[in-house]
Order: sequence, then structure tokens, then C-alpha cells
Amino acid sequence: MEVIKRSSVLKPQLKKNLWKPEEDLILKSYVETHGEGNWATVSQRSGLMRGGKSCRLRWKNYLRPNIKRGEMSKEEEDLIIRMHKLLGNRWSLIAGRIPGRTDNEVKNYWNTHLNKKCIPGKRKATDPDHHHHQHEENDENLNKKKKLSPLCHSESSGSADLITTKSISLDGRKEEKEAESSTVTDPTWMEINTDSFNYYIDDQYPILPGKNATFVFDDEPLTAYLDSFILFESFECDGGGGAVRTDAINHVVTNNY
DNA sequence: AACACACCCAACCGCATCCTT
DNA sequence: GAAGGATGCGGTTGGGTGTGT
Repeated sequence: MEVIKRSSVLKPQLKKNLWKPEEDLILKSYVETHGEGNWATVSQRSGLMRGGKSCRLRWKNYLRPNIKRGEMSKEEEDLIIRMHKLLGNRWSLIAGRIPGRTDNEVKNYWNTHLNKKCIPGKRKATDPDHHHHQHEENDENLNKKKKLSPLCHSESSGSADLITTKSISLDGRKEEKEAESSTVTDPTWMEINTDSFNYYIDDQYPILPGKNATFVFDDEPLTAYLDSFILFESFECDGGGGAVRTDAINHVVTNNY
């Protein structure tokens, strides 16, 4: 007896696999006419038998204007390495700092080119020892599910192994503090008083003058990259335990300390 | 030439978060 | 505040292509 899946009866069969040039054309002209968004309806209205996600991804990664394709420049590569050291696998954030590059492209580039370069001895799935590494990967997935920052876990990105606690004030002084806990998985934190610094986390979450904010930092890149980046991993304004954001690098700092 | 293996990358999947009602 | 849909993100997959034997 033939079993017919319920989903195949109720939903029209969606196309998968590679996009054809004519599909690209349809999607491109549709988005240029109607604008981005409402991806779920794009397939119906444009006649493309693709899921909304698929359309969105194709537009974002391939058809969107100002997409830069081709080889990564040395500068872009350096930037990816530095950002990855800071942020871990936060591809969309990294890509956001590299004009014309998409998160998918950055991720692929990292996995195929830079991962080997930055983590020598990194083994592939065919490696007999792969199962051991799969466990590490599972731990990482677990961390993700727990919504922990990769920065809090030094194994995730080849970052520095030791995490220490620092306190920095924006009037130019920098001082180290002892870690609150002896466990290395404790995040580094950073306290910034914004009296003397016009600063923001992002448009939605301003740090107001006179307020303190707590940030999570990976120790090693701190001194190396403070000239160019400050990472806001999470924060709570005024010590109130209120808003917590975990998804943004939000400001480029040009000052040297 | 034929095969096997490795590499690359576009696209998919599952889950989390955001937004709207 | 809850529910459901839309969107975004990161991990993974699989087909195409390159390279070695």
C-alpha cells in the first residue's frame, strides 16, 4: 500500500537544490518591484515554487545589489580572522563588517580556508579520530542551546585559553581585576562609565551618560584589538539587571588606550 | 581514460528571536 | 501576556569540480 505523506497533499511541492538563472530573474524582478520581506508570499505571487526561506536566502546571498563576489582580499581575510577571534562563529556580525560579503560566504570561507590556517591540526570528518572531535562539537552545540557565548568557552574558536577579568574605564585608565570566580569558563567582564564618552550599544539600547554597563570580553584579544573593536556581549544598564543583549558587536572604537 | 578522494560552496534545516495580532 | 507566523542565524549537507593515482 502506498503511503502518501500528509504534507505532500496539503502543501504544494517546493523546489529544492540549485537555483536556475530564470528563477533568479523572476525573484530579482519581483523583489525590485515589491521590495524585500514577506518572503512566504513571494513564492506564490512570483510563481516560484520555492519556500520563503529559500527565496530570502537566494536574495540575500546572491541576488542582492552590492554583493561582492570572487576572492577575498588579504585585508578581508585579516579582518575575518580578527573578528572571529573576537566573536567566534558569529558570522552575520563578522559579515556585517565586511562590505559586500554575506554571512554564508564568510562562514564558508572560514571553514574552507581559514579554519585550517588558524587551527593547525584541525581534523576532517574522515579522520579516524573524528569521533573525539565530534564530542567537542556537540559540547559547542550544547553551549549554543544554552545561549552561552562562544566567547565564554575558549575551545569554540581557538581563542585564548585563559579568561581573566578586566575593568576598563573610558577616561583612559585600564586596570585588571581578579576574576570573580576561579573557573576559566567565567566570562571576562568590563565596566564602562560613559560620563566621558559618547557611546552606544545600538540604536535600541543606548548607554546613557553616567550609567555603567557590563560587558563580556575574551581576554587575549582585548589588548591586541581594543584599538579597533569593542565587543558588547551582554549588558545591563544601571546595574538593574534589565535589558540583556547577547547578539551584537555594536561599535567600533578608534581610540587607543 | 577511469576511478577515487578531497575540496568548495550553494542551499537546506532546525532552532531562536522578533513581530504582529 | 499568549499564540502563531515571519525572519535571522549558525550548523550541516550534498552536488559539482579539481586533483592525484
